[in-house]
Amino acid sequence: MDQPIKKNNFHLEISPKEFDVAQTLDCGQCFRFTKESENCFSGIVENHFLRIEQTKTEVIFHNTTQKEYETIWKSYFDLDRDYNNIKQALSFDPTLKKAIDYAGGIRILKQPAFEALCCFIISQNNNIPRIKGCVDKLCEVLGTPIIKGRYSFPTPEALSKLSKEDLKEISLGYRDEYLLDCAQKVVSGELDLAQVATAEISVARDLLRSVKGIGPKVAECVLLFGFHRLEAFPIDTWIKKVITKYYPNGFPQQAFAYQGIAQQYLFHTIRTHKNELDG
DNA sequence: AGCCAGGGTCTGC
DNA sequence: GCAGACCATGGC
Repeated sequence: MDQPIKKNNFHLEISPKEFDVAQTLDCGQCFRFTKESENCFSGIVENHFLRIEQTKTEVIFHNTTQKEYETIWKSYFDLDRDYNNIKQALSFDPTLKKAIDYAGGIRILKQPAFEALCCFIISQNNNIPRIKGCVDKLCEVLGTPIIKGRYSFPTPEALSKLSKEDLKEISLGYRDEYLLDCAQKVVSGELDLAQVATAEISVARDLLRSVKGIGPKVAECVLLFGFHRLEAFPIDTWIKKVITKYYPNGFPQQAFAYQGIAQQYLFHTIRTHKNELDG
């Protein structure tokens, strides 16, 4: 491992209302970032390490050039999209408005597709702290070291070569065979991620669900967080509760194009602040 | 200690 | 098409 070259920090002037780093990285859409302190997180994306810090007026990308910000992080954090318009459009609904007031700093990340695919296979019937633990271990055992103690996410090839017994040390439970099926189908080309990326969404859904262990919910998460399909709408146990309580007649159609973002605002709000949506 | 977690598969009607 | 058993593991 080469000694990393010390660079300047890149400062982005932005309010936490528009981009809340803690909410974005700790809302269950991504399992690759660690909270270092109240306003500082660090993590790996592809083969890049990032330490990111928030103040009242700016977000600081540590040891990052402007060019790296422009080519890597701007896209990853979806910072070239105008969320104000989207939030305004979603505010017609009183429950959504409350979720936006509470969690409106969340941005939907553009995560690497294969990573999102694997992470959300692991996520099924599992809780977020343990998912993180499993993903960490997976990277440590099979990934490539990026900086001290931090590893890239394994390639499909690396994963596909394992046996169920090899995966035992990761403690995935019954999900180990699902992960292997996924990696093997990606390597063989039976599941073509480039095709998922461009296919019409119902086709993309069916392609993903050809993997054992990917059902309706996981497919929606992969589409939303790994392929940035903002109309994907994952329904987990928390969102089920939200729908039962606040949307007994169904989720409003007006939200359709951005219902994935709406879903994430609701998910984070109900999970971390149970009564916030009550009126 | 026991319920629950960003669920899915398989079986039996 | 749909309900119910079952699936590993560990957080809380």
